[in-house]
Amino acid sequence: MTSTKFRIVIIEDDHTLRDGYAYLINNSPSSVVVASYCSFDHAKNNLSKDRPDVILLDIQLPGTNGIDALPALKKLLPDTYVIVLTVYESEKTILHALANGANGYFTKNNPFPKIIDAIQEVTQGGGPMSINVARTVIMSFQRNQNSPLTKRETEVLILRSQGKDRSQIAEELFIETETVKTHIKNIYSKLNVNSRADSIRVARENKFI
Amino acid sequence: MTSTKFRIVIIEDDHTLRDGYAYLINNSPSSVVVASYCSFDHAKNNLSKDRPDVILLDIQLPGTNGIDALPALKKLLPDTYVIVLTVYESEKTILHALANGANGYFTKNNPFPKIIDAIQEVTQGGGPMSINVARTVIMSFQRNQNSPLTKRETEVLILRSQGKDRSQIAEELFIETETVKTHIKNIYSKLNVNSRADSIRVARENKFI
DNA sequence: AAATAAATCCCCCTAAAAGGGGTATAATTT
DNA sequence: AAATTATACCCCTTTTAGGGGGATTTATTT
Repeated sequence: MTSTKFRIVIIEDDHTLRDGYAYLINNSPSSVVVASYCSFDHAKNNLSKDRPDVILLDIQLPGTNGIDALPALKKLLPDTYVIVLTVYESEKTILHALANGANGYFTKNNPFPKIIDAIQEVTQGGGPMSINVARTVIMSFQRNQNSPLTKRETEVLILRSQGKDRSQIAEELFIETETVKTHIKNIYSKLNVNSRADSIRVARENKFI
Repeated sequence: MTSTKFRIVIIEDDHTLRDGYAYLINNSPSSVVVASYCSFDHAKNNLSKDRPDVILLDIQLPGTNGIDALPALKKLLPDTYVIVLTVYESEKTILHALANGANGYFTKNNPFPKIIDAIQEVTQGGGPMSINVARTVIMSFQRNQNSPLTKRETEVLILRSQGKDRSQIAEELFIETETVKTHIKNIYSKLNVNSRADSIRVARENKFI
């Protein structure tokens, strides 16, 4: 009979980690490592014939890094799930990876055997994440409680960040365009900026909006 | 000696579920239910004396719903973790809850005993989520692959969504402002809109940006 | 009761931006 | 060969943005 094991490809430049994951996966009943590569550049020409169900991808790779490899992987193998395995846990890296198509994200300090569960989970359409990643992701949705902006100013700036102009904002908030203007002036003063783009940037960077 | 168990409050209008969770929690070694309420409106005046470490919150509640209760809860008890427990798994509801300060999010079809792990996890600063929620959250970061916009148009629209004007965009992309204008015209035409705000709205709704 | 903060509204001004209409060329990709 | 993409320019009018100024009302807090 044909094996129904999940086909796994590992792209990771650290030999020890690569062998560790491979050992674990090959000793699990549900998965088998069909190939390992030390960089995306080495992997890309073989992936089509490897036909992986799941790719374990490191971020810090020689040549093309994992973040940049993701869109290419997704284009090459649209139905393959990609789980990122990395030491990076900065919000920027995590969100970037997810935006680029990562289906799961684990930091390497995560208990090793969890990767087996993660493979199961991702093939069932889940989005496996380690605890600290989940925290980062959740925190990325949350606003800063110490915003200098008032409730109304925050509302105005959010509408502004949706590309709306003064009159559209005025209409939506049932106030005059002149009032909107005043709010904007106060926002600029509080954020120490003097343009729409800067106000949105500063507010986003600080999660005021 | 003083108990070090985590103090849990349940806000849930379904008696059966409430009792089920309470039973599980009270039989775990690490947590104890200090109070249960059938609505946020009933809960709010008692929460200060309940001093919960974790609140399990339903979304569909009589009176103030869970989404709206979240900011109020966070204001009242800034150091209390809130785990949302609900049948709602629409992207909108989930992201709304997270934006409003939820520290975890579980749908009720999740294995019941997982809530004990979730309480542990959230108190350790994690962001526990059920599989389908994690999937939704991860998907919320991902772009639609079927965008009608070209790469360049997408770039332009993203910069636009950052509040940048034509000249700022031109500078950033090393092209002329007139070229930016052409891209914008083509974007409008493809998205069938004729304003900045509408183009950003449509593109976001469809995850083109 | 007084002070502060927040939200509302109005005036002036100028430069820039937005949006709609065209057209055109070089490079890619199909 | 044909289509797509990215680039750039022209015309035009209306609107917006940002900087100045000042004022009123309503909450909230002290």
